[in-house]
Amino acid sequence: MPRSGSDARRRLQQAALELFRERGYEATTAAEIAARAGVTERTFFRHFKDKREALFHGEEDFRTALADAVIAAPADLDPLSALRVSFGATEQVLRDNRAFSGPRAALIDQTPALQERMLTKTAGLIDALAGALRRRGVKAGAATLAAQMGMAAFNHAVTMWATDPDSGLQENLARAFADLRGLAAPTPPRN
Amino acid sequence: MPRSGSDARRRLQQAALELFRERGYEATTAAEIAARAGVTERTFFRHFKDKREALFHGEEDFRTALADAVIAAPADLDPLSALRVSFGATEQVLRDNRAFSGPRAALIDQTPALQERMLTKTAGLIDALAGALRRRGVKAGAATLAAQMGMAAFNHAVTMWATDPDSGLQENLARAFADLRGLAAPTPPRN
DNA sequence: GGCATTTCGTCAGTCACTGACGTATAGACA
DNA sequence: TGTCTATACGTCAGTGACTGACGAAATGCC
Repeated sequence: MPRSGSDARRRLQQAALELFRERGYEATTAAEIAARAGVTERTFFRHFKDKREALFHGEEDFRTALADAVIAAPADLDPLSALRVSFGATEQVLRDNRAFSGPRAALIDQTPALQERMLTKTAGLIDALAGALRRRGVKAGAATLAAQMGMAAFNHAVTMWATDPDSGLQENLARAFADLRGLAAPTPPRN
Repeated sequence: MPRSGSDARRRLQQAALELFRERGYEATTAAEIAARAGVTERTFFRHFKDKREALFHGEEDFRTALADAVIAAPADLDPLSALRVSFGATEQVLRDNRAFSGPRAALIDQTPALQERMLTKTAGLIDALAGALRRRGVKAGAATLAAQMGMAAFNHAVTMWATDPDSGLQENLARAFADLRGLAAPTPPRN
């Protein structure tokens, strides 16, 4: 097979992150990103479906890896526990990407258009998790519900983790799922 | 105050929904919507921040109404129960809007760009619910977590409701929150 | 009947994104 | 080593979303 192509993509991603941070997302054009990466605007849109996607790439890998982990989790685990151990298995990946995902997260926080895209990526992840749970025999409705609950707990855990970077993901996941279970079984354990 | 203006907006919303259903979202231009509504493209963008917003308007009312209901809920209710009764109070509004929101939902289902916007609207709703819970004394982290859980249960309830339109929202909410509590307190009630 | 406020039309412009077509490069195969 | 082919890339032209500036028309108040 010819021409690598994938290193042009990497240059484009790098250039996009830099320019977005320097001038802001709205103020930088796709042509500028392409120029810094040494290619044409047309090439930019051949690699990324739209301007936002330059910052969201490789998330599919994370999604499928997570879904596979859920499918491979011990069969005797209840849905939320299966999700929890799968989230826990991603700690190393998350740690390795901190240098890239840190600045990226800060950028997304102050850019509505990027937040919107982030939400659809998260929704896709939830879908994949729900599908994986269904493969474990969980009924459709319960699978979607559990996937959403798990993602909420995961986000909660990552938020607490960011507050105290010296801690581990595992302990924050434990706390997050405990919080979730505490909320679900409050004043009267049974109605 | 001069010129009504708000009826032009209504005509634009109606025209947008019609054209999107006739030709699809991507295939209809903002100029076409404006033409059917008897105004100019420029006027369209004065009423709506972008093309998608023509279908998402009035959601802010729903959001503040829901947040107010959460704040006004009995003080002795735990967070999830407060959310549940607030959701239950919206049944009449949802029923009244069925004629409009039904076709709209079908349209959104087959239009990725509209799904994306829907997700940000839902995220805004979750934020508002979390804020309302904080006013009830719930700590920040638990409030966002509970709001996400509540929204997941609400979506679950509405899905079941759509499956069986003759049923009531209340019973589906009861079932949805029961499902949620069941998932959160599964095999071992305590870790 | 003036006057202020708000909506709307017109015009011109930027930028995200796409299709068509031609070119260059890297590997497969003779 | 010289074709052959698949793939990445450049160029060009075009559509459509969205915005700023300016002027005109409509509405309510005095």
